[in-house]
Amino acid sequence: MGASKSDFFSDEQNELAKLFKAISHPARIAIIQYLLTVDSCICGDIVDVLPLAQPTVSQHLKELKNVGIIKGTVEGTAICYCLNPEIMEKMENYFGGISKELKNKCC
Amino acid sequence: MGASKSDFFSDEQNELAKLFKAISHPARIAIIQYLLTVDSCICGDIVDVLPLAQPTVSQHLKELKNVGIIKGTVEGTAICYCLNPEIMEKMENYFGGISKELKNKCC
DNA sequence: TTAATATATCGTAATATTGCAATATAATAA
DNA sequence: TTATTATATTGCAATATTACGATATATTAA
Repeated sequence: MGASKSDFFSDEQNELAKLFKAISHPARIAIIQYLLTVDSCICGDIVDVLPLAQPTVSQHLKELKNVGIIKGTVEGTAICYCLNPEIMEKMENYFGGISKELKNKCC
Repeated sequence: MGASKSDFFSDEQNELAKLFKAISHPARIAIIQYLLTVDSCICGDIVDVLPLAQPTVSQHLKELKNVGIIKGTVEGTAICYCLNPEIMEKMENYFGGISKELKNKCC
């Protein structure tokens, strides 16, 4: 096999899993981090910041774009990428209060 | 290839990526969800709740255990699993404020 | 001890991911 | 037009993940 049996899980469970899968790679964490450090959308130079070849970075950006974590707009020859606050909030909300709730519970 | 070039990324980036990878599967989201709904640590029956065979569930539990998301203690013939609040908090903290910060920024 | 129960590990097949060289595309500049 | 620059896509090899049957281990019960 190798394919996860997503049919048997809820839409919510599959959606969350997809979002977390998108950020389950150090290069993609680094991309998000970089987009956070620069004050606005940034074009180009993401490739220069990462220790990966251009096609690989392009692929990682595509993965992030696919799940909506980043948005890209054409800006001349370059493409301007930035984070999508709504999706980041969705992941943030998943954790909202979980750890606090757990501390009053067990273990 | 297929192996991510983790040497070139920071410990923090690799650590976060590992944590998110651990929850990047619907079955593992479901396991966490189940551990949250029951009021205390629960032994056994996780297998009954999931649409997967016992060895597969055992493997998923192992992944979660490996990164510290769940802890398991032997309780007779069964093993009692529960969530680890500290690790959940670590992931929660990663998102802490990100979406809010982004809304005052761009896009 | 032996049987029953719960969980883990092994082995293996199917599929997915990662990475990059080569190449393609798209936009501007000359 | 042609050249340049920036990004995307293709094709492929290496590796990782997912899933499960078969089997092993470990604990309690009889």
